[in-house]
Amino acid sequence: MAHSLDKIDTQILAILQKNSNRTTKSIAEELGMTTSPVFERIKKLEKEGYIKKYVAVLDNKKIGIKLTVFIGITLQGHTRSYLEKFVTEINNFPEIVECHRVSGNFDYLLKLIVEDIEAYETFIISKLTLLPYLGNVQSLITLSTGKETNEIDLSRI
Amino acid sequence: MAHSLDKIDTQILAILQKNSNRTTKSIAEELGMTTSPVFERIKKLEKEGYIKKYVAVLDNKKIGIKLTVFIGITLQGHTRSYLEKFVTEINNFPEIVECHRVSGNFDYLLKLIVEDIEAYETFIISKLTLLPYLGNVQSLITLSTGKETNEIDLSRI
DNA sequence: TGAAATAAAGAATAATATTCTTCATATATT
DNA sequence: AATATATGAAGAATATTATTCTTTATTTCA
Repeated sequence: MAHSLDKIDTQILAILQKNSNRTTKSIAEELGMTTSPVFERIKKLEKEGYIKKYVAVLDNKKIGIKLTVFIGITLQGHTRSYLEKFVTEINNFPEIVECHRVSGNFDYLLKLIVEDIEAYETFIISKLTLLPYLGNVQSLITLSTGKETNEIDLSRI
Repeated sequence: MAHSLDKIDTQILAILQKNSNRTTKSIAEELGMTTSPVFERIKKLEKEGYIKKYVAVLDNKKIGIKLTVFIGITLQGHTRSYLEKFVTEINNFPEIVECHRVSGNFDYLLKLIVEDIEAYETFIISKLTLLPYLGNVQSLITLSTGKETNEIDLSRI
């Protein structure tokens, strides 16, 4: 059967989701262990899929990608094939970084990141509105972002 | 003055935001260079803040954090101190992974990640609704997620 | 044209990851 | 209870990789 995570595992995950450049030695010291068991645990967490990947987090604004927009969308047709087609199309747009099917006032909530308002308008006109079965579309333009992280709270697992 | 990014820099960033565990050697080979200039460029990108950090991306569901909720919020008071206080409070909740001030039908859009619906209800009752000046609150419960990434499109920079 | 700065290469070194063997502890089985 | 089996950690040895340093070519600018 599958093993659940023990305290040490969640501590390692908590450390690595904050900073994956930590050496096994420094993690081991923090946990009062030697490097080999820490190393083996990390490899296990990777192999079993608890850790999906390691990535560099970029400063979007500094790079010139300054605008984040959330877009709530309803579709006119709700058959399975419509939904699948829509999701497939959406996932192919590099501007879209998130696509969630939701319950509530919309069918989908998208998160989009682009250079500026012009690029956003271009996306809407030349990509989004060309999708079939599109119903209501409501945009929330981000003015400022107070918090934006991937870190999940492992303290009570 | 500040340097802008050349083609090689953006290629390096594109590689590292996909997989930050790549060795400088493998990146250098892909770009047809040797390790030292690649290494120096990476250090420069880190030092100048284009790369903010390196993190492990975890599989939330596997760890037992299965529910993502987006919450649109309006506040009753719009003075500067209200907003700042609200943002500060929100940022201290570990369940909240994103907090954006937006224009449109809401003042703020929050992204929340918790174990399950019960944990969500607990959050609403014991944390969110205790905040002062809270106006309208609308939740979008995520049913499924088609795409969820941090990768920004560097192809046309 | 010449001097200074920039970027790359290649070699040398230091640090770290990774593997392997051994030991201790816990768990299960009879 | 006694023995076998599995699990996890330690420590040393090795392989890889990161990092530094020196040299050279190329570009930039006065």
